[in-house]
Parts: sequence; structure tokens; C-alpha cells
Amino acid sequence: MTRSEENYLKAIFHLSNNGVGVVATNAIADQMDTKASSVTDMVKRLSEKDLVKYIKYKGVELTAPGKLHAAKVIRKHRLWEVFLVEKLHFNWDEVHEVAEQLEHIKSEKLVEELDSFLEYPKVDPHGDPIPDKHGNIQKLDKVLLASCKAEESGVFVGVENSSSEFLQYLDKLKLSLGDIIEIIEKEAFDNSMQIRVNQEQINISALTANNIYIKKNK
Amino acid sequence: MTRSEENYLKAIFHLSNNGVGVVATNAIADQMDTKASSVTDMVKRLSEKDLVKYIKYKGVELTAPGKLHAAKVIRKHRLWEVFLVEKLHFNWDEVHEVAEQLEHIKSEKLVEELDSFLEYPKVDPHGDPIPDKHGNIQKLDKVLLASCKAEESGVFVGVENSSSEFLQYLDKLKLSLGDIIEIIEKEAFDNSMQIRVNQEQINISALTANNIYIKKNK
DNA sequence: ACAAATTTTTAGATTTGCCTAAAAATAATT
DNA sequence: AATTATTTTTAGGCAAATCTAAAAATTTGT
Ligand SMILES: [Mn+2]
Ligand SMILES: [Mn+2]
Ligand SMILES: [Mn+2]
Ligand SMILES: [Mn+2]
Repeated sequence: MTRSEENYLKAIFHLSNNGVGVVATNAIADQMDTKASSVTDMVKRLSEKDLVKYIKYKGVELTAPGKLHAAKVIRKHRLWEVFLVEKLHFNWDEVHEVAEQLEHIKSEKLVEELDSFLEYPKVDPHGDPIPDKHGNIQKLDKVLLASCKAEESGVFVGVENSSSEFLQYLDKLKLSLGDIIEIIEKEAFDNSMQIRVNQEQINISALTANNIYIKKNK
Repeated sequence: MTRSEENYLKAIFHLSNNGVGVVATNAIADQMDTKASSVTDMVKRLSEKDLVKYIKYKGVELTAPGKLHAAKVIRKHRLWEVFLVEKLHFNWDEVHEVAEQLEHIKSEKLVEELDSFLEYPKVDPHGDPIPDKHGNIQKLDKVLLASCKAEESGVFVGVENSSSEFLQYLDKLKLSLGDIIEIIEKEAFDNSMQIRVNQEQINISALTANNIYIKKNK
């Protein structure tokens, strides 16, 4: 399995609902920053190897082995992200690029020992769940902050967008995973929110609220 | 810099005296388990990029940037080997294959943080010196056990051959880096040796003694 | 239902890295 | 010095992964 094949599987996994559902050629091309014709080529190869089910003009879907392999790559990606943050002083906005490389290292023992060394983390530094070695992903009990009403509260448990720009903006707001967020007021006009976090009140845009997941209290 | 280019630089580095001296095409082909024609191809590419000095039919030599890059790859290889043994319970005969992959991960921060996390090790699990970030390699004060005479002694500090077969044989003999070795007797007929290590006496062949480095006492 | 717009596939090229077989250069032997 | 053997390079080809441009299929809009 080549690095490129693994990257395609991962992209298809993310674009489908964690591997359930058909994905369009252009969607993959956009996600991977490549051309539709390259996607068609690769999808044919993956289909040869029974990693995807491909129907011309209809789209592509992961098979069971394809789904398992994708989940394993994502497992490695997220475990390495935890390692970088917990052990090597990386900030959460610095880990993705390096994890993109580390996720392709092939060694069962390495993954399992790393998992143990990190004490079996359940989520990565962005709050995304870490698949187990069989490819099963825990579904997390979280909702978009934007979907909540005034006076509701919860714990900041994840981000929808993990671009370094957004993560750095959250750093600037001193908003970190684990923080308790209370919604003071929600502005009907533009859906911006006044929230309290760490004894401070701040105002965030609807766009920001749409990229923050909380686990609701009660 | 591609993975393949890095592997060639590393091979040339090892075949020359850590980057000083000319290496033959066939020597590289043997080391890398490939064909001489492939080596010629690659050596031309490396020469284009000024990583080697190549003279047709005469051989190839690392330039200063080529030498630096090779040393950096070797630095990463050896740091990762330390990580695998010290933190992830790998045995010294299991690390090489994985380190061959990890040595190509590109991130200055990763290397330097890893070095710090491991508390700046000087040698890898096989006793080989770890280059510093500028590519400088400490020359170690060690000699082949085979070159020593009866009644001499020293500390086991490295292996010449780090194949898993040899390392597993040493495990079987309960010989580990750091052990004190005393030469009891050296057999003139076949240069085998009777040695004492960990209060036990064992007999080792000349071939074995030729793959063990010690730091002489006194 | 048909034309227009969009999506997807095919055709043909390019680059990297490798191969085999043949030719050229160098080294070793008589 | 000439022949033989060895080493190295060249020539030509192949597979993976990408691209551009053109053709084909599907979807959308009237
Ligand atoms: Mn990531
Ligand atoms: Mn992540
Ligand atoms: Mn090694
Ligand atoms: Mn080593």
C-alpha cells in the first residue's frame, strides 16, 4: 500500500460518513488538491485491489478492507498528534503537517506501543476520536456551540475546523479544550454569541461558534 | 529531497569514511541492493543538485551539503532507534527497519524536541554515535575486541555488525552494551577467545570478536 | 424534451525510480 | 602490447502518480 493510496483512502473515509456512503470524483479532487483525472486513475487502482467499490460516473465507496485501512491510518495520525503535543511540546496548530508524514510509518508494534506509552488516549489534540486497532471509532457526545441557546453551557471538547489559523485564533482568545463555556447571550441579528469562559466574557462570531464543539452540561 | 535520494546519500556516506573519499558505482549498488545502472541514474541527479561530485568512470564523492544532509538523516535514524528502545520497549534487533522509515520524516522541530525528550543521547542502541544538528560526529574511543590481547579488559560499547541475527546471538550470550569484558585467554590456533562477562566465562569465535567493540580499561 | 452546463472519463505526456541488455571505458593477465 | 575480464555507462522500457486537453456522460434549466 503506497502513501498515495493511503491518502486517497483517508480522504474518501472523511468525505463519506466515516466510510458509509458514496463520494464524488470532484469531491476527492478538491479534498486532495489534485485533478479529477488523477482521482479517476487512482480510484481504478484502488478498485483493482478491492479497497473501494467504483462505478463509472456514479462515484466511489470504501469496501470493508478499505475502511479498515483508512481507520488505521487515521488512528496513527491522531496518536502521533497526541505524542507531539503531550511529549514534544508541539502546539495543537503545529502537529497536523508532521502527523501527515508519520501516519504512513508501517509497524504494528510501533502503533500499539505508542498507544500504550501515551496511556491509551481517547481523543487527539483537536478532540477527534482515536480509532481502536480494529478500526472502530467511538462516537462522541458533542454538539456545535452554534446550535446551542442562551443560558446553556458545556465543556469545549473539539473543533470542526482545525486549520492553524482557527487554532491560533482560539489560542488568542485563550480558549482551550476542557474549558467550560457558558452562553450568556445569542444575538438574533447575526447569530454571534456572548460567552463566558475562564471568568471572562468574550464575543464570538457565528462562524467561530460553528467550528466549536461542546459537550452539553446536564 | 526524496526518500530515495536520501538513501543514496546515506549509503555513500557510510561507504566513504563518513563522507571523505570516493565511492564506486558497484559498491553503492551492492549496499543498496540495486543495479549499477540505477546508481548511475541517481548519481547524475544528485550531481545536478550539487549533493555529490561525480566523475564518469571515476566514482562519486559527497559535497559539503551532501555530507550534511546525510549526517542529518543518520542523526534522525539513530535518535529514533533510541526512542524505540528507551520508550517503546523495542529490542535492539527490532529497531532498524522502523528507523529506516522514520529517518525520512521532515521536521526540524521534531528532531530537536525528540533529542531533548531523550535527554541528548550520545549513541544509539548499537553504540553508534549520534551526529549533532550540524552534522558533526563524535569519534568514539573504541577498538575491536579481536584486536585485544589476553588479560586486557574493557567495556562493551558497540557492534560492528548490527544484523538481527548477530544481535540475537549476543542476547543469547547475555552480552549487552555496558557489560565489562575481560579476556581470559586467546587461542592462537583460531583466534577464538575465552572471556569473562557478568561473572561467567564464555567462549566466542574470532568472527564474533571481530564484531564487538570495547572501550579499553586504563 | 432538448440545449446548455457540469461532472467525469479518456488520451496522451511527463517525472521519478527502477529494470535488462548492449556498448564503452578501465583494469588485469598473459 | 594485446587480449581478456571487470566495471561503468548508455539505450530503451516499464510502472506509479501526476498533469492538460478533449471527449463522453450526466444533470440542470427552460
Ligand atoms: Mn491532523
Ligand atoms: Mn487532529
Ligand atoms: Mn539502524
Ligand atoms: Mn543503529
